[in-house]
Amino acid sequence: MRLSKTFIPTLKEIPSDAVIPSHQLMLRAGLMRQLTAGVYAYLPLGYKAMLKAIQILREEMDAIGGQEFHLPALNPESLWIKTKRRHIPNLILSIKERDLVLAPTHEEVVGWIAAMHIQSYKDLPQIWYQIQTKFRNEPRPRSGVLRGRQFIMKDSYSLDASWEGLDERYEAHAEAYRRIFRRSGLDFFVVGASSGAMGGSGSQEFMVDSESGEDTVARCKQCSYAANLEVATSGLAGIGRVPENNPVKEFPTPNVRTIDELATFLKTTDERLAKSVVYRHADTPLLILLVGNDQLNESKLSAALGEGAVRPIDAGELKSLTGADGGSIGPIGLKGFRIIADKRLENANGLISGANRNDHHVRNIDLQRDVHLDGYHDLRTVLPGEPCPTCGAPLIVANAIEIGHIFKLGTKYSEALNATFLDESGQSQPIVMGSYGIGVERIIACHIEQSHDEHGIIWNKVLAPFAVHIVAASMNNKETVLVANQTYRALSDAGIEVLFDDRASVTAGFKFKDADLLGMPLQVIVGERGLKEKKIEIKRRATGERTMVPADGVVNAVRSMLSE
RNA sequence: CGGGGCGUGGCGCAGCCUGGCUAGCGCGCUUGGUUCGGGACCAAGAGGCCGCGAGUUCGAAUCUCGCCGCCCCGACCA
Repeated sequence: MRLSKTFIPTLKEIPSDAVIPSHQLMLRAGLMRQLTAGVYAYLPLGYKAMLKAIQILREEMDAIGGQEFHLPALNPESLWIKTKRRHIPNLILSIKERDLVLAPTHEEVVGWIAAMHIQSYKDLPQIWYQIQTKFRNEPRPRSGVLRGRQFIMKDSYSLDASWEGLDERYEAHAEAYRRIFRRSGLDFFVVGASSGAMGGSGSQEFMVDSESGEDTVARCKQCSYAANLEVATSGLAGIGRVPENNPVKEFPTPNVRTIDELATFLKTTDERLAKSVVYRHADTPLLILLVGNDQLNESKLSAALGEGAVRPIDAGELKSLTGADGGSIGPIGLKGFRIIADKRLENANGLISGANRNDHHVRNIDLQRDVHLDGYHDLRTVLPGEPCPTCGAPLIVANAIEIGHIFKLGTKYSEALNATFLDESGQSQPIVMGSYGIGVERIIACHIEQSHDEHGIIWNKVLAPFAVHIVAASMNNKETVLVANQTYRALSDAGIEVLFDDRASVTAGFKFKDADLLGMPLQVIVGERGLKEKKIEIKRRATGERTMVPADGVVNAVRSMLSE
């Protein structure tokens, strides 16, 4: 492409709305423009990069037997009512004129097609995928393209006759995803994840380490343990039992509200202080006991409780149910509450907790003896430095960007949509489904986050919109123009994608700055300086290293540099 | 949804507190000329319902109220 005829609006200054590097550079390099919050227009250069990523996705999905679909973005609302997903908060955008919604994902449509046409176990397995625009009612779009209301997803769906089959498809996807991200040149890692409200039995996320990430993950420095903080566990031991076991006893604790205040008041560590957190689950009041200042992890809580909305109880409700305010609540003498406890409290005794009477606590609580517990669950949030559950080394906790997520969905959607097949014994069975997503824009943005400098983007050769950026230093010098044109033709004829800065209106310095900003892997610089010796300069964007090559040897030189 | 910030030619900003004459600067854009290897120079130009609406006032970019939009932090995140 000749830059003089190409629409690549570069920006010298940083747009004030952009905060993170990928967002700034995607705007400055003319890859995209924002239309409204969370919605971006991709300009030719940005779209070209996305097509590169999409090509990799296609190849790797096809390689595991995936078949590409093009599915409707407009869905009847009724389809989503069937799967009970119509009214999930912040999920679906709808249109005003019809009972249609904009699809945020496509389990429903896939299930609908499967219900219609998958009849026998002989029709299974299937892997169906699509690379399309999806919509989400995102409450707060942010970080450029990393979190939008409209985005392009590669989503695939596996259909199987058995859970074993699902495991196979799931593994095939996990492997394909590793290849995809490796080929894209991303430095990524895989974490165990929450399947959240998607339902299902297993889930992993593909993550890129980044301060700008919106997910938080715990990782072990020593071994391969890594998990989203929503599900991460640590090897922290339970607090166990103490020898003396006296009867429970209430005692006054004036003006003590928090665990820290209680610890100070009693001049003790917080180990044997049991914190009470009060929630409602499907309208049942729920008391959750945690060790000391351990932080309740709501994702774990939801997962432990299963179906039904979970929310913190409000102060008024609490007072009327218990007669006390938050900070004075405990398991002893509490009526009408379901009580669960964190695993670290398993069978513990000698505990101190609220007395359900303001300014009073109870000591010597023995969970075995004194409390009717509805079970122990892992409910606490892991903190940095805690021992890895696998090897014991300290865990680190850091932000990350989710670039892919794979789910074992099971039969939740097939049952809701009546997508069944007849098994070998003629029994009707729900199809066992999996779902696997990759954010296309995030591949691009993450690559830029990981590969840029103060001058601009540094594309790798896989995602780069063009492999080579020719700079004709001056368009007023006849020989420069001649050789630059010859070089452009020769590289193009060799099948190399070339962007040729043939603009006569800007100076050489301007072109160099633009070339660094756009960041193609190789810059081929044609100018009088080199041509005096019949030579052309090749600059590697990544290292800045410059090589002089004979004018007629450029194609070979470029080829060999690109094949490194 | 809570908290904070911002909205002024295409982009980045000043002016607003303390109301006043023709709304200013840098970049970009147009025309002409000179330049031509790290975002050139000179000259002449074009381009603004100062986010929208109401109000206060002789007079509003500036003060008041309402609304809209965008960004950041939080909540949320299938």
